[in-house]
Amino acid sequence: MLARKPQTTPRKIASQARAHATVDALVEATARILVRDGFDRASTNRIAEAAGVSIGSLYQYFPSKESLVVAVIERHNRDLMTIVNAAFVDAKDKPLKEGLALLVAAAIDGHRVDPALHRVLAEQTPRSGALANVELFQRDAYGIFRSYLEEHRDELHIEDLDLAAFVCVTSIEALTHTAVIHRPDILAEERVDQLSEETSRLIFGYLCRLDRLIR
Amino acid sequence: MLARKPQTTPRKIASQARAHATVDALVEATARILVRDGFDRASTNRIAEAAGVSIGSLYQYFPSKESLVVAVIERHNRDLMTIVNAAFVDAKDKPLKEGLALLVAAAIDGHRVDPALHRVLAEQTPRSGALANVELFQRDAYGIFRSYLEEHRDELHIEDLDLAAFVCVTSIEALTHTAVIHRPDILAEERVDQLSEETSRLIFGYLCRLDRLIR
DNA sequence: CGATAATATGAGCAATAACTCGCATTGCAT
DNA sequence: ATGCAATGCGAGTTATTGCTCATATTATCG
Repeated sequence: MLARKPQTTPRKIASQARAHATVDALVEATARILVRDGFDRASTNRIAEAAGVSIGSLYQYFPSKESLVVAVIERHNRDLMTIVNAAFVDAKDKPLKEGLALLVAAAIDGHRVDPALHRVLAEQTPRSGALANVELFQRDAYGIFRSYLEEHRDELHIEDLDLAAFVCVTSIEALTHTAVIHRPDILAEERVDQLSEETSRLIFGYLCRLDRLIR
Repeated sequence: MLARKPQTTPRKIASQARAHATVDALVEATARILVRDGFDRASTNRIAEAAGVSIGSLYQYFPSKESLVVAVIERHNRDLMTIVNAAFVDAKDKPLKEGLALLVAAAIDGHRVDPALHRVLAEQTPRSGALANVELFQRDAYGIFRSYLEEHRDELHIEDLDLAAFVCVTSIEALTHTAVIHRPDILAEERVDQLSEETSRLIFGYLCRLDRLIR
């Protein structure tokens, strides 16, 4: 446990290539150990050992265990958002229905990049202290999706764009996230397309307000 | 930390009223301390103190800190499912659209019973060890919803009932959960109905396959 | 009342793990 | 080459905390 609150704020900025390699090795090792041993058993000593780095060096670049985990989450988030952002670019030209299918597919792909790590980060990493405001899904996904909706405004009949973005992004994320974490069967090769199809339909129907067509 | 793996399995069963009171006080205190101090700072000693019970008594009924938290989660789950189950009963007679609205409203109500506790359990309670398989939303919600869908089978055009239940329950839970945790603004008195309305529409459109009406 | 079982107590043990610090090594610039 | 800064090292410190156990109190029953 904590000896006392860390008084110094180490985290030197690496200026030499050697130091950069050390930092990378530490982040990489943290991810590996988190997956292998779980959050509780992932001690800083063990992480340092796995990185082939001394515990002293670890604390030169990372002021706390939390900060290491933050780095891992940020990297994981970056990977996910790279895929999602690319999908937004692809979706831009396409008609709504097709575009949505691309976005849903990207969400699924993104969550499948490193499911084991995703699970540990989601289930075992307590959001307290430095991690309190770190989310597994970037906040800006809502904003980006909102912009996407704005581009299709004429096709749609939406009053509250923010709320619509909230509903869509939250649903898509939850469906892919929950499938990855709790329902691997749904993600089996033969069935992924079904999930993808259903999710797209869910969102498409909602956005087009197809309920206008009936009374 | 663990001295060694708890070798005995305490958890005597309380036979006298006095002991029952002790057990209740401990569960209640655990919830209070979790909310007040967070999971990490919720030590067994502190919980015992808050319950007005000695640490020794605590370990007579709960073999570990984890088991205390499990008890809190189970109680929280029970409260939530009581509300949801009641809604299923109410929804039985009503037409689909109305029934869905009731279920969504119940999900929101359920998540608002003790939002602070819900947040701690969701964000800070690591799912490892005894907590590995404890979910915040009962697994059987999927089954119950599936039965509900079966009753409305003739109105609907669904091939895979299981998948449909997964999509609906996961979406409803995520929307209410995320709103409670991250978007208190959406749950403001004037706006809850809007969320409720949008969520119902999302699910209703999906279930009725309103996309059949267009090509 | 007296005996036995149930319940309650809390000081202290044991283990762990986050973090420090003095010193060694390596790289860079002049 | 030489000096200085950057980087690396790891044994040890220290606070925390989950948990035990010997003992004391209270309830139940014949």
